[in-house]
Amino acid sequence: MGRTKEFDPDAALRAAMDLFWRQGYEATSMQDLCEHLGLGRGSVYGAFGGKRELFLMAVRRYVEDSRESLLARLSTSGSALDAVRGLVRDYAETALQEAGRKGCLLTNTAVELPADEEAQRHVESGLETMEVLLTATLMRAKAEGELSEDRDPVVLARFLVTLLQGIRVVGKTPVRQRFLDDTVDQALALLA
Amino acid sequence: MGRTKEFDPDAALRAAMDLFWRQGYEATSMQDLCEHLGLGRGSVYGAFGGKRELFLMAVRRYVEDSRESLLARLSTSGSALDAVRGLVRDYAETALQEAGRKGCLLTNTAVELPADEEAQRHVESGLETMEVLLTATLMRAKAEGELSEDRDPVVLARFLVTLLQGIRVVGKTPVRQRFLDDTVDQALALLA
DNA sequence: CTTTTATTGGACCGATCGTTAAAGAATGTG
DNA sequence: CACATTCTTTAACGATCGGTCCAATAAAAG
Repeated sequence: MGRTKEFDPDAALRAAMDLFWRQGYEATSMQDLCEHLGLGRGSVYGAFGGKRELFLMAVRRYVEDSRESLLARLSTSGSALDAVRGLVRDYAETALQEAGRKGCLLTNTAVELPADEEAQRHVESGLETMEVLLTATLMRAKAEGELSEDRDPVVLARFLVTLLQGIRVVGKTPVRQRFLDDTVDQALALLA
Repeated sequence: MGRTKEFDPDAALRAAMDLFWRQGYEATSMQDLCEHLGLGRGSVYGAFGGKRELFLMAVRRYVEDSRESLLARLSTSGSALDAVRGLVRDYAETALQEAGRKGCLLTNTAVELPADEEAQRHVESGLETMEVLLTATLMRAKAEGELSEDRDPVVLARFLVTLLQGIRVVGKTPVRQRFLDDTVDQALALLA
């Protein structure tokens, strides 16, 4: 019953995610969002509730997307340790390109909205996902003898998550070109 | 000639720095600032120009303050490597306390205003300062035989700056308690 | 068909944004 | 003293903020 939606809520959410990702929460207005989604205000409020609700849904969607892409990247048939190495390198490489300015939506949210408990729960969920997937991959590396017996995959995974956050920050600054290659070199030294 | 200022511009700038640090740029209004500084709007605009100008001055001040405090911390008479280790530990420890929510003004600015070239120049200046001071200290450690000959102080310094940015990000999230100790452990393993 | 329900686009709301203007108060100069 | 200059205070500006309301529209239900 009732009139059918003329837009794809899923695509709209992804577009909103992109805009929040690029501009941040405070710097993105409902007018920005409506124009970028190609929707009237009524449609946006009707489908998503309001700015904050839309933002939270966008972050949640980001966490889910990230989990999928990370899972795919780490589930290689080859060397587990190489997969982790590749991930670190890709983070730095992405940061060096134009996408570096966007950074990571989790990083951005952690920094911009530290007092928003709901937003931080989503950030927590995203970082934990990274921790879990990295830990599993490092355990696989250890089982295959790529990582020495005395290394703790959990400790290493948490370290890597923190470092990746740093890479996303530095990737937004003018020092990125100078810093990130060296950062990756040192990090890879820890993955041997 | 003319009426004398009734407030200390230096103290006011520091108060503004605190507020921007805690709340971010967009989330801090001129009204917030006026109340927090105990000044009328006219005084603030007369002394600092406007919101953006005040913010940029605050960031510059932060860079200067950081340089002084970092220099003092690394200029120990004892072990150079211990000084660096203590710095990393202190970063994590600070992040675990209430101050962790504020994070680092450079980190916050890098993330929130990546498109503001002037702000990013100040961030660049701050990160370069960290790089230089850390490099010098690591060179001292190398000269004193605390660091093996094949280690590059510059590479290591840049890695540490990136990692410290990551610590400031993670320190703003609910995972801080679980992640930061392990992060520090791994980082210290690289300083041996 | 009519009725009901839901979506749409845009006018509109009060609140707040950063900024400016102007009048009064305090200081230095002649 | 008068005068020029600077700072303080406050009212007010236009613009924009997030959010609401509503008439028009479209589709499902009877």
